[in-house]
Amino acid sequence: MTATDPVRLPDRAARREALLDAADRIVRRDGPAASMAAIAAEAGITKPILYRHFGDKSGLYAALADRYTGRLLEDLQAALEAGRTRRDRVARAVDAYLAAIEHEPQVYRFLVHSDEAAPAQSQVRSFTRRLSALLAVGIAAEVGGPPQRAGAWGHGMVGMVQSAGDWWLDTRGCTREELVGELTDLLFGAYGTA
Amino acid sequence: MTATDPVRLPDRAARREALLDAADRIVRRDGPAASMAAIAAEAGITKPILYRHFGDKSGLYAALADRYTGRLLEDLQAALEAGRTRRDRVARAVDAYLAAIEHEPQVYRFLVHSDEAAPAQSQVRSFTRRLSALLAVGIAAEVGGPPQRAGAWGHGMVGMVQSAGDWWLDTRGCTREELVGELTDLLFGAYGTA
DNA sequence: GCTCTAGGGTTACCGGTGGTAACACGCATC
DNA sequence: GATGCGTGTTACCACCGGTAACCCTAGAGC
Repeated sequence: MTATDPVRLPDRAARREALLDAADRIVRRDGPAASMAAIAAEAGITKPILYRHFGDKSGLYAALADRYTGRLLEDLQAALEAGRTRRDRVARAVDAYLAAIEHEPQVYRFLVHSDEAAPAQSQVRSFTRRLSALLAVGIAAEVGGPPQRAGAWGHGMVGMVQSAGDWWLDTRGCTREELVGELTDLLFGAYGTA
Repeated sequence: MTATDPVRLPDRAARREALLDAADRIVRRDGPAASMAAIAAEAGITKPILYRHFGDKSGLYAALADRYTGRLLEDLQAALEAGRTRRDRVARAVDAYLAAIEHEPQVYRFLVHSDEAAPAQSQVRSFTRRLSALLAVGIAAEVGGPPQRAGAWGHGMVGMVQSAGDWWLDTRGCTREELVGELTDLLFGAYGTA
């Protein structure tokens, strides 16, 4: 048993990655409506082994979300470090987010618009929540203020960009650069002084 | 046939209202996961007559949403008309929204977080979209600017309040007044000058 | 009085979903 | 060679949205 672990465990991990690859393909094709049976079929196997690997649909979704969020969070992190001014950093981060949803809209819809209402307030927090919480920490370190300020602003900013991005994906009423400009303006008080 | 119309049509309308009452009760109890069978059972009838009245699940949802949004939109309208300054109007509107979701969280989750992904971009636009579009018209009339500005700002503002409200409902990390203050500050450029 | 139609209502079903139990093969170990 | 153990399968369950077919009562017309 213990002797086979070094051989079997990598196989299991590779298998898991292959299953996630299949799930990736199906999510890109079907969006958040991807079904377990379709993913299993794409992977060339049947449902029960999917469930053995991920336990639950939300388990598979969480594992897949970890893949995606990793990349996007790296981009956002890079954007936040690249800018010279605070405004520039915000604009770059907004643009990174919009670029991601523009290039992979199905993946984005999966991340943001998946039901995930199964476990009421479980540890499988949605991508939006995690991103918002992360941003809240950054805001707290940046501008200080009472703790509820960072929370409200973090979640508010993420919701703002996400909602506007949603609308933009549907209507394509302007270029990405224009939307980035408008949202950055809004975040920096243009509405109050318009 | 024609003679019975004046008698039967009001009955039909009353029936419809009674069905919506039942749907209302179930949505308050089960949230967005309310099933057609449960609603039919609550109304004391069976599924097919629900379908005869509303055609579709999204039809029932749309009819029910019209009820709720009517009240909320009235409150928002009143808030936008009551304030003296622009900032006061925004604060009142944000507070009206948060008050609504605070008092009827299940109804709110139904309105905002229902799947409604069935018809891709059908006429049954979600409550969020309608509210955002309405706000965009108001912003366009208020501050002018290019058309994409009103769209981006309207959808962005709604998403901001909605997302922050979501977070607030879950964590209750601060009072409603505090959240209104933080969000209003954010919308009026406090982040840029903090 | 009888018939006959039009609704409202029901049962019973369809396809599809997430999820699982029970069984069958292969392969390393004692 | 028997014994597990992991891998995979088939076949099923309960539930969902949605629908077809029937049923049964009330009223119109003769």
